Amino acid sequence: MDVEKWSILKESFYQRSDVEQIAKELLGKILVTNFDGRLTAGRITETEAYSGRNDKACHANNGRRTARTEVMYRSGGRAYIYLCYGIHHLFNVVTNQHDQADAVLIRALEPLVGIDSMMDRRGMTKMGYPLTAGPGSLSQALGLNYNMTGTSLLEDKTMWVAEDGFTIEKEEIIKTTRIGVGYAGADALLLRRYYLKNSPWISKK
DNA sequence: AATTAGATGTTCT
DNA sequence: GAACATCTAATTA
Repeated sequence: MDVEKWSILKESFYQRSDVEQIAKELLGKILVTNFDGRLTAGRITETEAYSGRNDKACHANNGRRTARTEVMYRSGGRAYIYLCYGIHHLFNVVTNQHDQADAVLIRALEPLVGIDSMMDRRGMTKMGYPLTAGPGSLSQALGLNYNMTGTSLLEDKTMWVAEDGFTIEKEEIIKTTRIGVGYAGADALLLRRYYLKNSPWISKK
């Protein structure tokens, strides 16, 4: 892995208005974190798109503003990390322009760099898919915590997304329903989850 | 192999 | 006080 050759994604990537397109394009990109001297990175294999408009599954649906969702209204290129079920820290990328509350949840990735650190953080002694397959798992492996919500992804300091020229064919992308959003009624049926067909590093069985 | 249940704590009603 | 963008271990079959 030649970390030096990766290039960080810029504002122009995040601040577009089509969150479904961005979620799709994030597949194959690399999520990198660097906390207290431990560099960890993984290739994104599964994402979900959440839109601030007409999507009941989104925390910021139709202008819903709370202390928690405020980050989603900021301009694209920041992290939205929140605590789920009191245990898991779920990592999202905020997209779109200021006041357009869209985000992409990163659900799974294939570990590339710092696997020993990831296993250490997860308390695992044996390598296996549970390391980073699933939104709560990958956040723990990369050391992401909900108190880091709002952090900019536009500087390569603590957390960012990079690309290395790896490409994904259209046929490799499965598009289906999102996980755990039954409370959203009809919007639970929207096809806004994307994952790589041939990757074992995905959240479902 | 498949399903269930417990853990855990912030957020919002 | 209920709900919650989950994970794991234990239980059932």
